[in-house]
Amino acid sequence: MPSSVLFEVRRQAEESVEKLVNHDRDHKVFNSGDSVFSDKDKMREQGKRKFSWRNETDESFARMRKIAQQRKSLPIASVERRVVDEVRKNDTLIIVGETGSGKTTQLPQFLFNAGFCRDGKLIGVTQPRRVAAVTVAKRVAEECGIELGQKVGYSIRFEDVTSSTTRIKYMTDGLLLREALLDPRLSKYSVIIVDEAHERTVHTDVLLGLLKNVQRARLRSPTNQCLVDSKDFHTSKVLPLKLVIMSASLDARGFSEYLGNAKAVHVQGRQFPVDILYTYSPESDYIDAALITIFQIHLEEGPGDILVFLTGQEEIESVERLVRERALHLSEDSRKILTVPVYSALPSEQQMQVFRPAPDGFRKVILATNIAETSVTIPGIRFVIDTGLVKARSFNPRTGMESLVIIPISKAQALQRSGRAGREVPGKCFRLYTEDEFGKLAESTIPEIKRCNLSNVVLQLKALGIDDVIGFDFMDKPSRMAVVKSLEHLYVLGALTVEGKLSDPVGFQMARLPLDPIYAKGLIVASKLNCLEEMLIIVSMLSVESIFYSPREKMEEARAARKCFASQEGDHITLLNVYRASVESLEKSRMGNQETIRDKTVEKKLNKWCRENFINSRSLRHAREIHRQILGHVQNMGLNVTSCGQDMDQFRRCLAASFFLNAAVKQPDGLYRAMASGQTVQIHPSSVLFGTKPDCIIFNELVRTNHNYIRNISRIDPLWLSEFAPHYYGNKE
DNA sequence: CGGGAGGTC
Repeated sequence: MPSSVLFEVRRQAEESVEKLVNHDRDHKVFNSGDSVFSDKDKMREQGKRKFSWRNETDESFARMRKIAQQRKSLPIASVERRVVDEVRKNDTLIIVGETGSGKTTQLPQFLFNAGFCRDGKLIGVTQPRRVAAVTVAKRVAEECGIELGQKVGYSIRFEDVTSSTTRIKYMTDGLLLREALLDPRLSKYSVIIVDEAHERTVHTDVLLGLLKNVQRARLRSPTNQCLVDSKDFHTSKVLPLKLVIMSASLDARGFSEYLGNAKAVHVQGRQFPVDILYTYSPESDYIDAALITIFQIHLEEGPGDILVFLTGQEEIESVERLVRERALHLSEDSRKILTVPVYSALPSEQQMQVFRPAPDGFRKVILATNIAETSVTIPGIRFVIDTGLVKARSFNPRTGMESLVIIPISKAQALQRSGRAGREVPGKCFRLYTEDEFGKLAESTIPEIKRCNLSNVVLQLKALGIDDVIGFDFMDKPSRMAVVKSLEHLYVLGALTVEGKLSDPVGFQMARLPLDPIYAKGLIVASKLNCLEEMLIIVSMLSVESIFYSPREKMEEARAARKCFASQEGDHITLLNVYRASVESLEKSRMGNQETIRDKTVEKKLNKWCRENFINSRSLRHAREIHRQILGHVQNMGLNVTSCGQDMDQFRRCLAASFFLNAAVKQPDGLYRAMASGQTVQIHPSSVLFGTKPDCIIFNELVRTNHNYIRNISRIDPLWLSEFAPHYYGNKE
């Protein structure tokens, strides 16, 4: 076994890309400071804050000046005029902006100041993640010296901080897609900026195709609306839609070709240099190589924290143990090493540990999944150890089977990972693979749309009036088989007619519900079988990450806690019990006073209840939010929210009627056969039915790990299948 | 006997 890993050094190559050179640097083009103060003036005119005004202004004046200075120093500030000109001249523009260029916060302000919000039109900026939409909006509102929700606001699921005065609106890309269902021409927007387009999330990809269509439609008929009132004419006329695609990747060609050879400009970033180190020879055991490298850095390099990219929770836990063990062999002085794990399933309090600086003299070693690649930015990182691997979801459209496999990352991902070392100071990235191996990596990650279940996407496109889904102009087309399978799936669920049109009312109702189509259908079925109240809870609980929290060191306690909720009938009723128990505990803690759900002390009590019962409080909170939102939807649709009371057989009949596509029957060998695909599957160990062998079950998840597992399972009577889905299972009796 | 990361009017 090697005692050290040898690395060769490469300076990160500077790619040759057309750059937006700054010719304006000597000119005073920067004028957004004016707008900052004019907002202040307005506030004064309106006579707001009469008494505290003076004091506050002194403070905020200094802060404003500091903000204005920071803004001026951003790389994009020096090219404001040129970027704005390019947006004026081109209906579609691609901006390749490196990390730290300031594109996300500045461009919308530039465009606002240049008059792109005339006639009350909005600039929409989409982000793949909620936190990004919120934090960027907050920052921009502060830069403008206004209250969030006024000129600058954000809108994400469950949270809309905008008003009629909002002109710059940050939002998640998924939310804009939902908006398009209500207003297919997105007529209130003059500009839409799609940020982080290089991440190529499903939502981004669908949105890009949609925006192309909207742009064309708006050009064809700028004012095709029938207007009675001439006053409305000016406020609702539809102008061409300006589209700005912002990407961090250096390869803008793909976007440009897709968007009709759109012009691409490059805006410099502000990152510290990162030395790239490759191993001299391939490492067969990346865990061991990572361990050795951690200690090599710890003993040989200067101060600075280490970020290690690993593939999953289990791996992180074992590396954590190994680092602690090996640290014991170090001299007392060099033992000062602190490991901190980060992965999404970790409770948020523990996730927060990564942001805490290490105690004096300690070096922090962060062991992270891909969460640290984009979602969580950790300060203080100077060294990155990149295993070159990632656990990725893959989906087999033929069988409907999802699986998680460890695969090599792409070059773009390797670049993104190494960049995590150069945010505050020059850094180093230790790649646990050779330069030759790096050369063989794919240029970029396969877009998610090519490796996921498309049922939802297809339903959304149909609802947007796009009938030819197979011919839809995706930047990267998913396989024909994947689309056809989704069309079939939606047809069997009753969302589509034989002609492939959205069915009325079922298809329309399903498309309106922000849920997996099979869950949306479940609600409609349940409303007819008098257990919509129960089904609402179940689809909310099934829509979130695992509700149960079972840390390795307290596995027995967690198991005991779960037993309190367990139903012999299966996981669905177990989830129902958990939800209802949580509501009961909430009501108890609220008893006697008029506190609202949002009250902090009630929230704390719920968290305490979660801790005691080994429930993931983040997941439960999420489920409660979904429940509230979907309840609103089904009420608006006029569905009856009735309960089956104690009649759990009725509820299981409803589960069978809803999820008949996911039925499985026991084989003589004790394994199960999934009836739709004929695959052999087994009950996942996390199911309450694990160890029992009911003859017939329905399930909600099909995942391949070491085995083909099914999860979230309930026992059903096989006769119910032919009763509720005769068209699928036939009348066997 | 086991869970990459996002996200939805």
